[in-house]
Formats: sequence, structure tokens, C-alpha cells
Amino acid sequence: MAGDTSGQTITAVERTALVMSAFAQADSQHLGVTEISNNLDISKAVVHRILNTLRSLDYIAVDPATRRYMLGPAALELGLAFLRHVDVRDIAKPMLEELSAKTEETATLSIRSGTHRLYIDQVTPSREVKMTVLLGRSFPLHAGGSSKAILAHLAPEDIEDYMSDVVLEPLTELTITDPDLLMKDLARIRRLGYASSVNERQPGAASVAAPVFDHSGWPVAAISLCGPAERFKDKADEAAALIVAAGRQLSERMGYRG
Amino acid sequence: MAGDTSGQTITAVERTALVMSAFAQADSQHLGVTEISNNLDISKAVVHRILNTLRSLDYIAVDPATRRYMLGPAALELGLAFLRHVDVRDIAKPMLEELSAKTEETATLSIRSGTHRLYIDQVTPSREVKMTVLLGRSFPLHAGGSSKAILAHLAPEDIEDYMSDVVLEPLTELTITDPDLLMKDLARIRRLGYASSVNERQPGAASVAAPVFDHSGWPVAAISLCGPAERFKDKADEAAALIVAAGRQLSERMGYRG
DNA sequence: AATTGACGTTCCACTAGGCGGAACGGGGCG
DNA sequence: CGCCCCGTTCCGCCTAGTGGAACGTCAATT
Repeated sequence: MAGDTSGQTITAVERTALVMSAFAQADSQHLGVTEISNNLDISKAVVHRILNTLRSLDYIAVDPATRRYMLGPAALELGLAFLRHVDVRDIAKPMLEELSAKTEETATLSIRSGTHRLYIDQVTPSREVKMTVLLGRSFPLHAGGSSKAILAHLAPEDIEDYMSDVVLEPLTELTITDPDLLMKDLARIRRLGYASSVNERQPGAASVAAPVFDHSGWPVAAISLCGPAERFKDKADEAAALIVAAGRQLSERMGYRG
Repeated sequence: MAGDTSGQTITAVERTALVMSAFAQADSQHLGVTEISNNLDISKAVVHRILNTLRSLDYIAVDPATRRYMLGPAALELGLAFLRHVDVRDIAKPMLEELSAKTEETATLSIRSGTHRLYIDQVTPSREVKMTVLLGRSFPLHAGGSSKAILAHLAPEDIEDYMSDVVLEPLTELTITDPDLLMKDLARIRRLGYASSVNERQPGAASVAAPVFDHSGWPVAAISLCGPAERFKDKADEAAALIVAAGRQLSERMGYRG
């Protein structure tokens, strides 16, 4: 569904990937040669040779008794490597650049850390008047677009805990400090898929933000677009659409299966 | 290093697997075409085509800005599928059969459950006098070969906890109940790689057992050979060698990287 | 016991598909 | 501004993969 139809490919490699995916998506742990051959429409001979090759490199294991095949330890290694290497910041960087270029506003990336979230990256546009956030600076989960985007998608009990344990301190005159109002806003955020904020965290600043989910399905970060409030409000809708798409794509790259 | 040189293979598939492994083993998350080409001694053109093919199936992702490649979400999917499907019992079954056939004694598989372990499978030889264990029956971690094999490889603090929290109740006259003696035995088990037991858990029964580690490196199960004590002692050495090899192989299949 | 069927595996001749050296294009560094 | 290195594509040669068919084995069936 993503980027196919571009550049040169090798059918044998494609078939290899398809065979592996067959194991990943199968309900049962072992698959037989004929089974795979039928499902993928590849000749038995070829399926067998692919499996045999993958077996010699531990991607596939074979049960000598039943002569059926299953995923091998190298498959796990691959998954663990993905988790080890996956770094929101690296993956998000080009997206931030694209977002900033398209809107001529500032794009930011925040990660959650307990009851707070902190900016870990930003890309600013080449304009005289622009917003700049302080990297490393942390803010509570109830103030600002990025914060609310994360908070809204935590487990219900975690949200409850947050509401009861943390005093909703105001950072500006417009920070939401009433739990009921905040709850309503969070519901709206879940419905729309993005959070917006005007003057909630920083006077004169507006933003839209989308949550970023990791492979286990929890929000670990937020990606946002922000700028001076008056200028930003005109393009808030366009920014919202962009940020939702970016959040979704970023989540996917983090291993999230929506 | 494992079972190569057998049956037909496809070089393109082998290369695919090698490229994937390059990412799994790399320190950095992204690799370039030339880099891989040099390391694996495959022409740049081919590496590029392989990566491009894998990309279209989400096994590989590409950073459009730097044009460098990294593992994609499908790689994670593969690893998660491995964990989801991996089942000690299934994998161990043929091993139990081979162990039992070779020694003409009973081969068993136990899994840990908190401070106990329980038999989940066994294969008995076709002889008149043979040992049979009760599947599902649980025993404390200090009595018997399988128990001690697991206990010996827990984290030091877990062993301490066990010693202090659990009363070392005797199951037979020969069960080790002195913490110091047990500690010494555990050290010996770690040194040798297997545990042996005579009349400790069951009067008249002897066994050798090896721990089974999962991908995270902790002992989750034990595989053992056991039989009537007098008959068993003559082949204890042979059985020990077999069980150590089996334990190692099983751990590997569970995703353990030695 | 004999038979059937299904499965994994191997064979073999054909040819399509992949191979790789070389050329291209572009991005970044000095 | 020019250089260099990287990713990408081109193209003709030819090898390596393909797949239909045959084989061996095992389990269930009659």
C-alpha cells in the first residue's frame, strides 16, 4: 500500500519477503511448502528452495519430524534490531523539514517523559517572525497541543491518575485548569485525531499536534506545527491535515499497526 | 555456522538474508548502498535492487533526505510473530523423542512458574521398567535436576530471594535442605552446564537436566533425561552430554543468543 | 497388506531474469 | 566552482533460477 511501483526490483527477493510475511501473518506457527505455494501462487520447487536458503541462515527453522517450517531465531533478531535502532528523532527529522517547508511555520517533535513531555527537535522556517521552542524544556501533559495530543491517547486509568495526582497548573491565562473542560477537550482530540491550542502554553503562540504511537500502541511522542497566533489561525486547517498525516506516518514507521 | 551445505538454495535469497542481517547486526540504524556492497561483497547494483524490493514490502525504509536505508516495520512484525509463535513444547518435542530413543530412558520438559516448575511434556522409552512423570505436576525449584537447572541460572538476587523466602522443604530423604549446600550445588551446575540429581525429588529416580533460555536470556524451562537410579548411573555421563547439547539447541531455537 | 493420496524434495532442459561494469546525475564539502 | 562520492540506471551477456514432472516417503484408508 505504500511506495511500490518505483525503481528496479528482483522477483526472487520479493518472493522471499512474501514467504517471510506469510509466516508473520499466519495463525499457526508452522507452514508447509504446499500451503505456501498455493497461497502465494509460487511453484512448490521455488518455495522449497527459498525456505531451504533461509533455513541455512536461521531465518527459518524446520521441524525434522513433521517437515514443516517455522520462523527461526534470526527473525527475532531482526525485530529486536528494529526496536533497538528505531529512533523517533531520526525518522521524524525529514518530516519536520517537509512540514516546516510546506507551511512556513515551525515544526516540533516532543517525547513523553512521565507526567511531562519535552521538545527534542524542531525545524524553523526562514522568516523574520517565527516561533522557536527550547529543546529539552519540559512541560506538563495538560498544556499545549503536543501535550494534549499525548495525554488524550494514554490509557483511561492513566488519564484519571494524571487528573487526580497532578494539579492542573496554569502556564498562561488560557491554560485549561478545569478537569471537566480538559476531559471534554481530550475527547474532541481523540475524535479529530489532532490537538490544537491557542495561547495555552505560551502567550501569542498557537499550534496543532498529532500523537505518535509506538509498536505497542501507546503514544510516546507528538509532532506539531506552531507559530504566532494571529498568523497561524488562518492556516490552522491546512496544518491540521498535514500534522495528522505526519503523525500517522511516523507511528507506522515506529512499528505501529493501526 | 549451523546447517548449511544441504539441498538446493537460491543465491538471490541468500543475499537478501545477508543484507537483512547486516541491518540486524549494524550498530547504526542506517546503512548505505556502498557500505553494504563492500561489507558483503555484492555489487552495488544488486544491493540497491534488493533494498528497493524490500522497501516496497516495508521490510526496509528509506530516508528520502539522506538516501540511506534502515529496517522497516515489517521486520518488527517478523520478530513479534516469532515471539507469538514460539512454543517450547512444540520445538522440544522432536528433541525429547530423539533423547529418549538414544538413551532408552525418559525425556522430560518442564517450565518455570514462579517458585516452582512443572512438567509439560515427556517421551518414554518402550521398555518394561521406565520412569513416568506426572504432566502438570509442580515441584519447588530446589528439588530435582530440572528444578536446580532453572534455579541455578536465575538472577543472583532471585536466587537469594528464593533461599530466604522459601523453606527448603524435603521431598525425599535426600533433598538438599541446607542453603549453603544448595548454593554450592548451584555453582557446580553453572560450571558444568547441567544439573544432576539422585533420589532428591523422587526415591529411586535419577536425572540430568539442562536449562533452556529464552531470547531475553533467562531460564524459562528445563529439559531432562531421567530413569531408575541404579540403571541410570551407568549412562549419566552420556546423558549429561546429550542433555547439554539439547538444552543449548532448544535455547537457540527460542531466540537465545549465547 | 495393499492402495491411495498428499507431501516434501529433486531432476533437468529452457530461457527469462538477474548480473555487474560502466555511465549518469546530484548533493555536499572544501 | 570543481571535485568526489554516493545512489541510481543502463544494457548486453550469460548464468542462475524456473517449474512441470518424477521420485521417495509417510499416514491414512480400504
